[in-house]
Amino acid sequence: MGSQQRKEQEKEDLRRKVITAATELFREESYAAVSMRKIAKRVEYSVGTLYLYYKDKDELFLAVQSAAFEQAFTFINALSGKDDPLERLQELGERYVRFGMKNPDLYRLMFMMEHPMDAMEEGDPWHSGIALHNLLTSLVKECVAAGRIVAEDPDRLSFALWSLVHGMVSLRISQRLTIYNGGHLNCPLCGIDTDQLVIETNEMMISILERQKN
Amino acid sequence: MGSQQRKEQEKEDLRRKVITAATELFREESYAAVSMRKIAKRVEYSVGTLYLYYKDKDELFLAVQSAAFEQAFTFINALSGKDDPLERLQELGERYVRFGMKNPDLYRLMFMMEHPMDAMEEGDPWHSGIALHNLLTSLVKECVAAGRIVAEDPDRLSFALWSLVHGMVSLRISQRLTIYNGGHLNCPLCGIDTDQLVIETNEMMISILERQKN
DNA sequence: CACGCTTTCTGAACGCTGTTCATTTTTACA
DNA sequence: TGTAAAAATGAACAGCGTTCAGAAAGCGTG
Repeated sequence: MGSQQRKEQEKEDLRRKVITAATELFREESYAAVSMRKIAKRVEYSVGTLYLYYKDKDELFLAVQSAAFEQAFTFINALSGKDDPLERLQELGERYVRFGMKNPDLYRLMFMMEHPMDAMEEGDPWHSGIALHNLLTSLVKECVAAGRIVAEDPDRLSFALWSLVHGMVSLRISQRLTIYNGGHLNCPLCGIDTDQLVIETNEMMISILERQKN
Repeated sequence: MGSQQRKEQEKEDLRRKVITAATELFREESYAAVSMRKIAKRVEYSVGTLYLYYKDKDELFLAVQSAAFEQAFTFINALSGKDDPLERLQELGERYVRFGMKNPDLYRLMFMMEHPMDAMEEGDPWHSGIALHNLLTSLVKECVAAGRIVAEDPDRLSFALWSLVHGMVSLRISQRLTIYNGGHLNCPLCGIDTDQLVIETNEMMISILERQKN
């Protein structure tokens, strides 16, 4: 019957509105500042209603995470059509770190907060995250196939590269790279713009892989 | 006068007791579960008293962070006296990731939470953290000097290695490596013990550096 | 010892959080 | 139009970080 259908549609609408509102709040304010009450106020429902659509905050945040992964995938996947797979690999890393540093609080939600993970039972929310991972591994394997790099274990190398870019982004986001700007340290990197450091270090690691011959 | 001295001593005692209690709580419960009230209860003072010794929670957590850095430095610095600096570099990475994975909530506090960083004005709390960083860079430079690796920019390489191990630990701690165990992915790494993956990937990266010739 | 002054400590109170649930409002169909 | 079902509400609860008026303790002096 039609009314049934319409109700389903309305339910889906609200779910989408909630995710959109939460995502906006993540961008406007910090992760810590996003509360159930603020989300409810923005979608103009009472806070109790949110609990009719999501079991708890973790489940809601997991849905936001899922949407964030889609955005990240769209942004990162927009690679130029360069012939050289190694150049595309470098580009992939660069787009990854750029996304993270432009959307620090979404990145926190995706990769750094522990709580939303408890709510995940089936891999669905990570669908686009998995797609990102596959993008990386297949690109690494393409580089190996093309003879641009050597890798005994391309899957482990992919994990290492993910860890590298994630490590740089998360240290940057968590303000830990301020040690390079506070006068505590005495090294050539001091005073450098940390965003630039992250991007350059990605390039450096690619060229290390390139120069590796067995 | 002596009483003045004794009072200073008592103040210092309480400060130490607070840090110890908070550190214990971090080990026993999760980061999120450590509250000012719980710390106060454990040191048998009222919650208001804590605010006579620390401006706010951030400042208290910064002191805990500082103590955690000392512990980390002591643990990680206990390297075997192997002759080969590259072996010691691999060992350094391994001890780093082991410390992080054994003390996940302290590690969160040290490297992943953003708030305590706001309270830091002078680099003092990061003293042992800086020492760790120096340990890494000097070891990398020793490897270069010994001809075990080549590195155009040892400081950037040090940053990359830090990012790599931090990236692996933080992904592990935040449960993001469960994608390798949930059947979402289809790759040779699936089903692997993630702690082992982290340690082996550290070894792999060292051997990549070793094999790199220009 | 007693007094007053200073330092230390307390815990109720405030506004926030996530979450629940009895109550009310809205919807849908006979 | 009436009524049963579905949806939405918001006060209430416990816990959070933080504050602050008042209680308690410490201490030098008369």
